[in-house]
Amino acid sequence: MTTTRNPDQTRATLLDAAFEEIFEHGFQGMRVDDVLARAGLKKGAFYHHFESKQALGYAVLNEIIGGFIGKRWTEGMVQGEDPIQALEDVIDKMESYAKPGKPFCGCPLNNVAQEMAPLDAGFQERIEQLFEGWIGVIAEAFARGQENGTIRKGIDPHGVAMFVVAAIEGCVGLTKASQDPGTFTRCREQLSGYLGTLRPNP
Amino acid sequence: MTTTRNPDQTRATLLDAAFEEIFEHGFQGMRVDDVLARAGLKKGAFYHHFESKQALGYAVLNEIIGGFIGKRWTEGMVQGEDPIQALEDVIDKMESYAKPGKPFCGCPLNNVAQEMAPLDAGFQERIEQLFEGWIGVIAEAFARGQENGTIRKGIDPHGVAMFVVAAIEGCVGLTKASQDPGTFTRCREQLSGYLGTLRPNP
DNA sequence: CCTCAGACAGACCAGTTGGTCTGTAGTTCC
DNA sequence: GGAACTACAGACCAACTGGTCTGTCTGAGG
Repeated sequence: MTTTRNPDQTRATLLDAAFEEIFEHGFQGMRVDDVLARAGLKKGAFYHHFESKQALGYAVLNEIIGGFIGKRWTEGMVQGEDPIQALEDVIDKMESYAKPGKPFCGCPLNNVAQEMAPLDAGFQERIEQLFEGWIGVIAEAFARGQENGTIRKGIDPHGVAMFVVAAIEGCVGLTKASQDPGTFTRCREQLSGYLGTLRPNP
Repeated sequence: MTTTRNPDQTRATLLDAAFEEIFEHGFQGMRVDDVLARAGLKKGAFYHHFESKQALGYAVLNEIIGGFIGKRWTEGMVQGEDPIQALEDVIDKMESYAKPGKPFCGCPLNNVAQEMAPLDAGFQERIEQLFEGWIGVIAEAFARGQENGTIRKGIDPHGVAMFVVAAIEGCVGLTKASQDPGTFTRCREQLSGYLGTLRPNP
């Protein structure tokens, strides 16, 4: 057989290529032609699967980025009894986001958020949902921690979860700004210190 | 006698217009024509004062953004004896960054940082310096606080200052993502809680 | 006054970009 | 096995974008 057709695979290839281009250059900086070149496809394929560049952006946000966040954080935060340990474990994995030899591009979700949230209501809506979901699973873990005694009773789980997400994104963002992995290590040390203050008083 | 010429003023007008456009659309999203329209000037003026779009971006970063950070934070952090109170005061002023009726665009420095740091070494270099300066004045304030008893001895001033900047940018970033000023209020509450942990143990 | 360099206006250009359109080869269904 | 539909290839286009260039007016210095 010649090259067997596989529309689902083609669409997935386009999404993956688009994700990488958006991750590196931002949504506005992403060029349709570059996505096509990376995917090894042509305009025909692109506009067969996606209505527009904007539609592709939405799809990347929903399917790739949303899927990743959902998988890593939703699964990660239900591990074990101790929410702080679960957080630390998931954050551990973030250290490997940097691709050797390439500039550190930060967090895909936050990148799109900071670029597009004020510019495009469609992006903003989905971004907000993704953050809320992310914060939600952490908040729930904190609430469970308050039950099993790993987290101090006095804190507001959702408020603290929001701040934790903000702090994580801040640390990643500073690392991206400095382009130095050491920045993340140093920031993360302080973040761990803060997380320690969430434990019950001895 | 007619419209008196004033090259310095013209340049400043261009910088201000460019700052606004970059603030709203990002550097890549900023269009030279839009800057000109906002400034009420033409191509001739632009390329007389600036070599390129990139050169304008550098100038905005150095002069407008760097100038603002330097003024607000360097001056703010030497006020009074208590660094935490000084921080709270400067953060208070940030609540007014939102322009009524317009989408909330976050922090100009962080916007450019997240967009351009991995893409352009010239931007990255200056961004890093601005962050380091910002972190520096906070770290120095913490160190003074350790002397005068307002800050706990055990902390690493520079490490904590870095985390504080990260946390602030994280809170602003989440607010931008949600496009809801209430997000900043809630995040900021937790940030204040964290800052409280930096005080000496009673 | 009279240069002459500086400070712009504004027409113009070449390359880029998102998007369209026609053609054609697989696929499926009967 | 032949419609009919799907999944692309790839040429093409109009709009946009950063940047250039020439001309003109201003104002400072001689």
